[in-house]
Amino acid sequence: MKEITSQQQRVLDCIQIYLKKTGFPPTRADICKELGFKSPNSAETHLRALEKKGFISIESGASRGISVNNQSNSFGGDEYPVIGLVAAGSPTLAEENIERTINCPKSFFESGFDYFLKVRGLSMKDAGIMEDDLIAVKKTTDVKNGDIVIARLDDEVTVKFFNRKSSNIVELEPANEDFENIVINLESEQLHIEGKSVGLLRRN
Amino acid sequence: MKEITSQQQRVLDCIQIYLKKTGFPPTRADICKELGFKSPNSAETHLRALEKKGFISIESGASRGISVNNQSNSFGGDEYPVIGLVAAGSPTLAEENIERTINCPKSFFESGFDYFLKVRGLSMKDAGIMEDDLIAVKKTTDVKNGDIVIARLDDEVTVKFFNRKSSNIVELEPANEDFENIVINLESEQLHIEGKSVGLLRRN
DNA sequence: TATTATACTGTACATATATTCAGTATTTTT
DNA sequence: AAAAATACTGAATATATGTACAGTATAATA
Repeated sequence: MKEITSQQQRVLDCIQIYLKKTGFPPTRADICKELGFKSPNSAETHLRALEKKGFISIESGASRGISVNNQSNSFGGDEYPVIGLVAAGSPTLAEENIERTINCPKSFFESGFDYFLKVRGLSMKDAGIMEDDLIAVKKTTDVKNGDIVIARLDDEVTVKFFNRKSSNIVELEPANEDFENIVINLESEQLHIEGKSVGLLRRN
Repeated sequence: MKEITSQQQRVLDCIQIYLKKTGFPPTRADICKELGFKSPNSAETHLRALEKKGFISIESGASRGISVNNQSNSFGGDEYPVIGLVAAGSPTLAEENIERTINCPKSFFESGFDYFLKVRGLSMKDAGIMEDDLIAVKKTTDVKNGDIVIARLDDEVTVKFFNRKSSNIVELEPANEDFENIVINLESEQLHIEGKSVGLLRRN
């Protein structure tokens, strides 16, 4: 795989974005439109260069006959944001909180999920949740006792076991004896359930 | 999503197989060729029916402008086998050992991997590896001290920390105080390194 | 210094392709 | 029993699209 030039990279990116958006590859004209070229031959020559260097394959004669040769294909699934568990503030999907995105199928975790939350601290270590692990979070307020929930108290976000003791007493239980239960009286304190954990991803 | 007929299913399958094989959708003529129709209108009417029922979208006027509307898309990545960690026997990729497969991109774990290993027992619990977790295993014998390795002693397969003490002494260390280190003298015992852990997947 | 690769515009054209229209026949739904 | 959906063949056509040809210009390589 030879070196790619910056313009060729733009064309390659354009193809991949187009593919993700529409489900099929662009025509020469589409590429021109996206990148501002005025002649279809501009796209053509870039495509031939990309083919020569092994980045794509072109089926001769076929319209939209472009296929991207990336083994490490990041397409076919969806991009899910990775959100850092900051000490204060809700794990919103605002751009400034998104560390990066991970591509994986929507159905990767059985019940579906909305984002990854990067874990800080070891308060859930006995549940096998370690620092820097990525928890797959499904946004929901429908949680049962024993669920691992992402909860917000004031502006503090934590990951804990959920345990409703009575109609207005909820306990958030860590999985680490060095930490203590958080008891919340719903009458006097506000508890926001951001979602619950439906899975975990760790990359060594 | 209305009910699909068997012929429509054949057409839908044809589109997906074609997409996986070539990287772009088929034309009406391609579908006819694959399924033995003699008129492009046969494909056309099936496509319109599939569109009406919500299985696909068709970009009007665009050649090959078909996109498949499956959320739980199993295409675009690769199928990786999930192998049960049986007490005896090597975790081979023989069919009888494959519990199921998981679709995810090749590059999902940074250095690439070869299969998932389903964990039995809690010998690595302090490393955040719990029962039924799926370890992403990269087949390699190139392991360093501190790596989590999949090792085989006789016919016993275990997951442990790797620690080479000297040129012919290797220790396999659990991450659970209830378990003890396994010390292996390479001169008298055989140790097979099947691979190492490059990640972990847990589904609640 | 000559050559090749890169990076375009602009025109032209054969053909690949979507799509419509005209039929036929069977099955399902109303 | 009528209407609609399914499941095709076959022909025709407008247009979407790949691709070749003719230029221009700059940067990298031999």
